[in-house]
Formats: sequence, structure tokens, C-alpha cells
Amino acid sequence: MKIATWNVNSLNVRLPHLLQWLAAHPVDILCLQETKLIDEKFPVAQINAAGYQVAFSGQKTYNGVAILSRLPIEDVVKNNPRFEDAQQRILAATIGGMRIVCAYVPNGQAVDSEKYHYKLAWLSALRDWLAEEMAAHPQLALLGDYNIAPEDRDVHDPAEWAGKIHCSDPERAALTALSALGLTDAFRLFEQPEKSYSWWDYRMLGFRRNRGLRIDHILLSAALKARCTGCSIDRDPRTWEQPSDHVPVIATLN
DNA sequence: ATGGCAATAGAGTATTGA
Repeated sequence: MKIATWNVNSLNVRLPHLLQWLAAHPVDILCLQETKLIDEKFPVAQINAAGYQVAFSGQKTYNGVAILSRLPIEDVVKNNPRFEDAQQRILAATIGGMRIVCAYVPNGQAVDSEKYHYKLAWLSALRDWLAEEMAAHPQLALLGDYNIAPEDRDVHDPAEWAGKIHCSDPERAALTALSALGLTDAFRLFEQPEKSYSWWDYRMLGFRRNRGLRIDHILLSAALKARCTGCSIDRDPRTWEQPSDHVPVIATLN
């Protein structure tokens, strides 16, 4: 069983990449972020034809999340019931006995900005809701674009990013609060190459110079951590023509 | 200190992302 997450930065533009990637990596479950599509325009037929069922929750221009699955998708919940939010950033579903939560955490723009405080409030509400979800579903995975680099080793230049958005102490504390619920970063369960990132700026030759951040994560409950046998980042799609600025993260479960 | 790239909306340029 393989589960994965990918911020595609517009599914309208990236559908060919998505289908190409799935053909090479036929994961069982894939969470998408930044689909940027209203539900009426979601490419259901193409995704079904690739062998996947799909649940989605979108809006115009921004945000939007989806879960693709080879197994039936049940008990879909859109957004956090504990947090009133016009932005479509969360999709939860039960698949194969697991609770899968797909999340697109707010960017935050700049420390202390209005969007930053929205990000922290959003993360606090996520924690509170997940505490309940985990009690009801011991086998839970939280996959998505967290817009937080957990540690300095997840940042290409920790000095340049110190205290800045994605790296500030309150953001990292919010991630620690999720860990305190019993969620573990699947990527760090295993030995990994140094300077592993999941996002690179489109500008300044960010990818070629490997000026990246690791901000896309798969967090696993204890029951799923015990089943996890591997986790990796697939940099390859970042080399394709007109790529997303993020790449997929994949975890293997037995 | 700022812009640099990409996508969107919409019709020139502003906004957002990370």
C-alpha cells in the first residue's frame, strides 16, 4: 500500500503531469493540493480512466484539495467542522480502514501578517479536530502541504530563513503540537539523503541550485507508523516541462 | 532592499504563492 501527497499548483495546468506520474507510480492513494478548480470543472473522467476514484473540494483561483484512490472512498468530510473557513483546504475520507486527511495549510505570507495569524489559528483548530479524529480512527494519516519546514535540516539556507515564514518558532510549535497528538513524520523514520526538499522557488534557478524547503509531509498515527516501511520524495516531476513547484512525497505501508 | 517565476483573472496589471 502506497500513499502520497502532491501540491500540483493548478490541476488544470498539471493534469498531464498527474496522469504521467500516476502511470509510473500507481500509488493507492494520492492527496492533491492547490487544484485551483471549482468542482464543476474537476477532471473526474480522466482520473477515473486512470483507475482512480476521486473526492474533491475546490474553489475558484485558489486552494482546492482532492483525494484519489484505487479503493472505495467513504465518509468524506470537507474542511474542519471546528473551523469556519471559506477556503477549501481540507478533505478527509475513510479508505481501506484508514482515515486519510488531505490538508493544504495556509501559506502565511509573512510573520505577523494577518495571513500568518490565520495560519496559526487554522493549525490550532486542526490540532483540536484531529485529536477527535484520531480517537475515532486509530489508523490516521495527515498528508499535505504544511507550509512549514520542521527543522533547519529541511531548509537549504537556515540562516537566510531563520525566523521567516515557514520556519518561525510558532509555526514549528504548531507542528510539534501535531506530533504531541501521536503523529510522526514518515520521512524521518528512515535514513534520507541530505538536503532533501519538496519545494523549490521557480525563481533564481531554485531547483537547479537545490535552494529548497521540505514543507510537504506525511504524518502517521502510531498504528500506521508501525506499518510504515519506507518514505521518499520524488524529485523527478520538478524536471519536467512547466512543472509544479512542489514534488510528490510517498509513504509505503505494509 | 528588491526582484526574479508561475498561475489566475481578465484585458493591463494586480494578487498570491513559498
